[in-house]
Amino acid sequence: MVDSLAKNSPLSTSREDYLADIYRIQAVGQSANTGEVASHLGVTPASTSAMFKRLAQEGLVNYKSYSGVSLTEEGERAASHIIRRHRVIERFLTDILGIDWERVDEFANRMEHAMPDEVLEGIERLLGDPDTCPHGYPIPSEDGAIALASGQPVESLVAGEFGVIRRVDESDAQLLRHLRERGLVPGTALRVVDANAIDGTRTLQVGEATLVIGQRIARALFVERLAGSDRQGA
Amino acid sequence: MVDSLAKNSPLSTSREDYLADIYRIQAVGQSANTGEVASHLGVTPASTSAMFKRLAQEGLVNYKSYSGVSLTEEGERAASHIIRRHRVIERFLTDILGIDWERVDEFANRMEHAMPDEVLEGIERLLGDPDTCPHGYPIPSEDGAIALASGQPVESLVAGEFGVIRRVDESDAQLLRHLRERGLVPGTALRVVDANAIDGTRTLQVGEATLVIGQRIARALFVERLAGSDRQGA
DNA sequence: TAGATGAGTTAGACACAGCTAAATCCGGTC
DNA sequence: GACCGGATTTAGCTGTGTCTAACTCATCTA
Repeated sequence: MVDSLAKNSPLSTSREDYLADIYRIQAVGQSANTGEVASHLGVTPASTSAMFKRLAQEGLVNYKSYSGVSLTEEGERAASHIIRRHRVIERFLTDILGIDWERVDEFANRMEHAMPDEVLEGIERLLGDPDTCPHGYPIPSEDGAIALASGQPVESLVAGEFGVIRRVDESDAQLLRHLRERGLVPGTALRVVDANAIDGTRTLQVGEATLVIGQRIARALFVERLAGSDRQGA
Repeated sequence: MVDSLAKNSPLSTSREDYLADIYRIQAVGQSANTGEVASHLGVTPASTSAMFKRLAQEGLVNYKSYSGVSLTEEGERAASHIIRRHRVIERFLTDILGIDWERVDEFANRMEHAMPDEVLEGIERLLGDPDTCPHGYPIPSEDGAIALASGQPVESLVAGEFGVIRRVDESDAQLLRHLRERGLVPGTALRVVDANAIDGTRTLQVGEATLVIGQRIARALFVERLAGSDRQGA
């Protein structure tokens, strides 16, 4: 409220980082508390607490001591703008420059704060207004509207079911590399050949190949389930 | 010297701005003194003086009180890297995104600090390793080598001479816009039809069009003089 | 219900990079 | 050789965002 008059002044890089992280946490239904945000951003809880207070004072988050924060309408607008920049940049880096998808998050984190709107618009035009980032997460539109993150974890499929990968967990570069090397990327169709109830491994048919994945990956791959289930092998 | 061990840590945004400005000043043979740098960067002389001291302490410039600075070898390496980023980004913005050339300097100033090397390389590949920025200034190679800024001012041509624009002064967006709107961009051929000794105006033949320019523009357009002079009109 | 525990906050400090105001230096003039 | 004016430097301060260390709160357990 204090400087609602100075609303047009750009947010600091730090503020943008905090808001984007709070947005992402909220998007998966978690509570944006001090420790969570601090560990994502690689700062101490003390710093996070201080920033929460600043953001609250500026009307960007609702903050009650010891209870975490939630984005205000204004905060959400700002955050979705940053997420949008981030995801469009990721697309640009993979689709136009051919950079591996496990590296683009880091690069986008550096570039997203310095990208003028006009440049972002140019890049979007170049890309043909993409709907998602390379990992399958939806890109908010300019007015902040955003599609639901699509898909359900492969973990929830039973043997015989078909699915198409729509999204993968993007929080770990190692994991992303692993998935890419195995062709487990959005758009890929797969069939769950077998789900081992004992150790949680699953056997997938992906094109010609058969692969066995553990629980970690089964939770990181989000698929759209396809109608035709096929139980003849069970 | 102090932290020559920490050489790999990235330079701060501010340091990059100062180094790049010193580089540009040196490139035109001027002396990089406090006032000059301060006015280019929009900071006070006091701030500049403080930064000169820091840069000197880090071995990036030679600094003697009251005598301005010059880049050390290490400082020049860092500066040319930034200039390179700046000019490649400008090319990208004009050639790929179609942004007007009078706006790209400002955008590149914001983006140049946040551009990872891998991304820059990707962009260069996309552009086909351009030699110059959109305004005609040479892009340093990765090892810091840089071509001479080409061309001589139209002011130095006499009536009847032919030239091809190779470079234009890029320091003023208004001027750049003006030049663009008249087609006075690198690659354009022109002939000096007349040079008025009294008021310094010149009449140019550019394609089908004839235009009259004043001294300001005659000094901002750098051309490569072409052999065949044509005095039949004089 | 009273601790214990761990998460969250406050207090106090630091680095960075800017500012203003005051002092100082340098080069040119008389 | 003294002096003047403008450029430069110094001194001291501010705001941002971080840190560590110490304290406080909320909650879970006994």
